[in-house]
Parts: sequence; structure tokens; C-alpha cells
Amino acid sequence: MRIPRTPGPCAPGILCYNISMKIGYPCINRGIGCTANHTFRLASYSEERLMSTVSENLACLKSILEYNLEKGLLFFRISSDIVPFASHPVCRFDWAGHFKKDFKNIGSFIKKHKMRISMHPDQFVLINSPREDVVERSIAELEYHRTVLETMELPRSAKIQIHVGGVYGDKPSAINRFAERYAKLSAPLRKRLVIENDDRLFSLKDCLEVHKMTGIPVLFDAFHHECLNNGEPLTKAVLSAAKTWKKGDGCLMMDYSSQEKGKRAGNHTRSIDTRKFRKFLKEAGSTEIDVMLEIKDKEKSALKALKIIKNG
DNA sequence: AGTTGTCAAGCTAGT
DNA sequence: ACTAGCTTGACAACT
Repeated sequence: MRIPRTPGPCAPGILCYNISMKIGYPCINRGIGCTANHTFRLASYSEERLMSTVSENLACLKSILEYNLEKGLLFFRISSDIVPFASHPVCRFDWAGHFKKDFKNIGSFIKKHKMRISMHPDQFVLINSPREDVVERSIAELEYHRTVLETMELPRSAKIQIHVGGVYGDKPSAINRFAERYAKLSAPLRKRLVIENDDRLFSLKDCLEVHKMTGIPVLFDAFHHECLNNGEPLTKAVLSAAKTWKKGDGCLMMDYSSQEKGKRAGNHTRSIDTRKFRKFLKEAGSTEIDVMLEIKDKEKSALKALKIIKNG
């Protein structure tokens, strides 16, 4: 079925979607022959190794963004490995100062072409952990992500997405701890941090509660919501998450994926299921959103999604 | 050159 | 008490 395009807001009851929607994919481009997430073993750390790796990563990131621009993919997630070991005590190198020009150059390109950027630190970033050392390392890692986006001089609509964290046997306390720790983060970090509903522990409803306590925007993951929800239909869920994004945050960021058939629940599909994506667009697409396709074949599926949006 | 075990970081659920 | 899985790539040691 063809989805008609209408510019601007959609009239109630009319099937349409927002044409300002940006489509993207995370971290890796499988076609262009370079990657922006080279790393190395901690044991082989040296300043020289770090410098050459970061230099290579930045050059590739620029190439990926140029490819994306050419194809009309205006949303991208930058890999946390862009600067390996940046928050590890072993790294005392002023990488942000040393590569300032390169970061700034990439940032200018992003801004010039109105691209949207996110970053997604790994699962061990847990600001609600009962363990002080875990919290300390998590904050250092978050500050590293903030520094990347700041060195690129990107606006606060470039976001860092994390999950609420662990439950530790007591969800209300875990949520309270998140709120307390969030309040103590540096202001420039708080400006960029958003939480994402996960597929096992913290549902959209939980995240909205955290938002109520802290004001933190909620990034909505449609696939996680399929795995864990409180009965909210998709359209309603998207709207409730969108409301948590204030002026300056930009429009709601979403993660989208679908189930790989025959694999355990929560496993991301290899390639986009265009039928499901059309259904998703019908239900969510009239809200102002940017959509990150967490699909294993990366830009290939993102291009298919873009085609559907352009041509129905 | 190709293969395979392992990698900074944590939590949860299952044995 | 211990470990696989999360989700995944790619480094690096070994054939």
C-alpha cells in the first residue's frame, strides 16, 4: 500500500507521515571499505598507536558522512570506539586538543547539511549502580562522549543515549538512584543525555517515570517496546515519548528494528522487513521523528527505508 | 592467508 | 558459586 506524502502536520485521520523525518544507521558502513571504529588491545596501548587509530577513524567518519549525504541518509550514530580507551586511566593524551581541527571540520560538515547525530555508550555505563567505582567509570565514559560532540561543536540536539541501568533487586530504588545521580552530572552532560527503554528491565512507562523525576528526554526504541511494554499501542507510545523532548533537544529520536526469524526474542533482523516498516510508518510516521535502523546490514536497509519514505 | 580465541568496563537469569 | 548471553566487531595470536 502506498503511503501518501503530505507536507507539514498531518490532519487527523489522514494516512501520512512527516517528510522531515531523517533516517540513519549505527556506527558502521558495510560498503565503502573503511571503518571508523578501529581499536586495539589495551596491552598494545601507546600514544602513537592511539594517534594513528583516531586519525584513521576520523578520516573514515568523514567518508561515511559524505556517503550518507550523497544518499540522503541524514542520521548517524558515531561509534564509541572513535577514540579507543578515551576514558581509561591509561589514556592521558589530550586527543581533543590534538585533533581539534578534524573534529571541528566534521562538525561543520554535519551542521552544514543539517545531519542528526547520536552516540550510544556500551552496556557497562550504569549511573544507577550501587557500586561507586562503576558509577565513577560510567561518568568518565559519558564525559568522553560529551567531549566528542562538544569538540565537533554540535548543538545539544546531538544526543548520548543510555539505558536506565540495572534493577539490583529493587526497581523503585534503582530509579531513585538514577534520578539522584543524574542530578549530580555536569550541566553540559545533562544537556545531551537521553534514556532509552530497554527490552528486559525498564519499559517506556518506567522511562517516562524517570523523565517525570528528572526532565530527561526519552528516546523510544520501537523494537524494545515490542519485547517489553505495558499495553500501549505504538502511536500512543511514540507521542508520549515525543513530549519529553524540549526545544533545543530536537525532535524525538527513535531506534527501529524487527525480530530475526528463528532467533531468540530481541535478536535484530539481518535485513529490513519492508512490510513491517510500512506498518510502522503508518502508526508512527506522522509524529516528528528521526529513525535509527538497528539492522545488521546497516546502510543497505537504511536506503530501502528511505526509498519507502520517498516513494511509498 | 585464513582461522579462531579473546577483548576495559556489568548485570541478569539460569544452572 | 559460576557462567552464558546481551550484541557484535575486529584485534591479534596462532595455524
